[in-house]
Amino acid sequence: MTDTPSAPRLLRIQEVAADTGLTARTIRYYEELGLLAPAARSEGAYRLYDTEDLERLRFIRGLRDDAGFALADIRQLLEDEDARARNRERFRGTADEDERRRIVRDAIGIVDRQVATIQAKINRLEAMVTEAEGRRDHLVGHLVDLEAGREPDHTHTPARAAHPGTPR
Amino acid sequence: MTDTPSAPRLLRIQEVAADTGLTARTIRYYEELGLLAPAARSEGAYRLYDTEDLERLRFIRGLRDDAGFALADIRQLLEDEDARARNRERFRGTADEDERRRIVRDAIGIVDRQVATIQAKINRLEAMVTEAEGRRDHLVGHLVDLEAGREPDHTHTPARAAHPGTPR
DNA sequence: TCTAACGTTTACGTGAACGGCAAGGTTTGG
DNA sequence: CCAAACCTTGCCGTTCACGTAAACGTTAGA
Repeated sequence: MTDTPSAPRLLRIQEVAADTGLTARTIRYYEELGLLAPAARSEGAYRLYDTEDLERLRFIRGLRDDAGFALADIRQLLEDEDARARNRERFRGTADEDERRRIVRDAIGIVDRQVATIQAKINRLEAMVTEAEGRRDHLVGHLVDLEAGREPDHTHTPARAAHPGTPR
Repeated sequence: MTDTPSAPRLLRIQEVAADTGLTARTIRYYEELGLLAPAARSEGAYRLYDTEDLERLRFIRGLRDDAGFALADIRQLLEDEDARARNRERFRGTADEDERRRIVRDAIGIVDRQVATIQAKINRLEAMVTEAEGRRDHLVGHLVDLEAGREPDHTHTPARAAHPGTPR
């Protein structure tokens, strides 16, 4: 029995880059901004990442690409990396049940705030869709006028036809 | 009755800026990128905007701020400004009913594609929410373990609670 | 042990999206 | 007709989010 309890297999920066679709430079840059720190460093100062880091990087990428958040916003969303590291260590470092519960509850709160932020963005986008559909209706109204052979009624079509309910 | 059929009241760039929440510099920059062109120019080359331009600028701002699209993407979304100008002129310039119908139909197609693009972004964001809720469930699972006084089952919680639908 | 492949820090370069200023022309009220 | 306020076209500066190259140390395998 010479093996450690579990060998989490730490990855070096290029492997992480390949796995996440980011570049090594980008990952280092994110560290510089305080978005994440590698789980460990090798003897010779190589950055070493665990699977939790991988998840985090993928999450960051989603926030950047899909949600279009600025890195500064993402930093806010992820809360301070120091706090995360502290929590990790606190969790590993205590056997106190109450303390552990508190830490996990905090983590849940953070996730909830993340969801709320993304949800807010979804709401704004849905408002845009609604608006665009309004412009669509406007155009459809014009088309109906043309089909009827009437004059386009240049003075603003005032909320024309019924709206078949929210499509999609 | 000395008034022209309708006096659309054209605005100069600063008024437009105030109305849209953009700066004059930004509006000129957008024109430089081909996102929009003023409806007209004054005798002395002042840019003059109509209400359609206002709507367009507000839409651009929404795409930029709310959706987080890059201006290059927005340009794609709005189709080429030249095409828009051509259509405008074609519409004003023809009395042919068929032609007008075709133009309006094209415009509707463009709006539909805009909606589809935004909807795609909404879908990606909802996937992120689903994912975040997964992480939440994971944490809640830990919490339940702690509440039960058991060991956290360090070897990866294997898909704990019910999971509605296919993520990803 | 040696070296090819990979990593480190440091630093300058780049494209996107504007900000800001200069030098001059335009509009409009008095 | 004249000045204040607004506009024009350059053009250089700045921030963000990295790219890229230099000079050097580390790791793993033959």
